[in-house]
Amino acid sequence: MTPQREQVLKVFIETNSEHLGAEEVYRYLISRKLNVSKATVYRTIDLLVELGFLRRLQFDEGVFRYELVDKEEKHSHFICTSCGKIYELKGELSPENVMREYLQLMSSKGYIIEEVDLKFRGLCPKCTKKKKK
Amino acid sequence: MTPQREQVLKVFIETNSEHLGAEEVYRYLISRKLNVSKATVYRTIDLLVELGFLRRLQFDEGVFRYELVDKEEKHSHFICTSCGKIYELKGELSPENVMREYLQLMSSKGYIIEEVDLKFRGLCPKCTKKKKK
DNA sequence: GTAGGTGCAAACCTTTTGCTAACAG
DNA sequence: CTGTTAGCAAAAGGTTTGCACCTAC
Repeated sequence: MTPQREQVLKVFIETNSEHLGAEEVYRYLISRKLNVSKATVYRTIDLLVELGFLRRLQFDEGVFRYELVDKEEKHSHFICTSCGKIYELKGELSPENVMREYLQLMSSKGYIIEEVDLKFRGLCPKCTKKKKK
Repeated sequence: MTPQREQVLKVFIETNSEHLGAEEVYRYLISRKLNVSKATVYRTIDLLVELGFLRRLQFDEGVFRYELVDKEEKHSHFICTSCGKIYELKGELSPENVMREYLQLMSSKGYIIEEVDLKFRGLCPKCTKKKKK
């Protein structure tokens, strides 16, 4: 662990793991007068993904985004098509329970599932209310 | 509809909609001595997406892939981490049934779901068998 | 002194854009 | 003649790489 690597990891903690892209992390650090090179940010993020601190995501843009790996809770994402906010669906809204029996069917067919990746797109509660008015 | 546009659409039909990227479509056409420019391929694909003939996908690479829109069946994808093949989960294996009650919960919370995007990653039946040996 | 990490710039790959020429109605 | 489309090459993003330099043990 070097100062630069700590800085990069810190960004995700400070921003509450807001699904930042590498470029955004870089700009965030520069704007705080923390000198890092872009290359280091990219290399560090790759490293953090390999070490299991970060998870790589994609939301149908041309960018890779990253979030802190939350050891306890797997979650799915909901992307609002109106405001663009990305919600994390955890707890009550977690689809994992519902999926359990489905995953059993899959494995009985010979699929071994290592990773489930679920995304919803649509209107979030806030934007739904706005639209109703 | 111009000759070039037909050609592009044909590629997806001929290849059984094998989740090609734009670059691959271009190379496919060139290799068959069908002269198109890259720009036209990209523009045509965008057009076909807008017109609802193609669906844009991403599988956590740096590329956009496309598949023919199958009007009857929505489906999810299974990506084998061993052989790389992308399976389409339809019919019995479709997770849509299982998800129905979940989607109701979501809408009772005020989310309006326009699009469900589900991907699994793991070992497909073939590779599972190989590994067992 | 050796291994690993950094910074810079250049390269890279996929995708988009500007512009001119060709074409169709 | 007018609007649309194609081709080319250049530009634009995001990401990766090569290499020299620096640092820490």
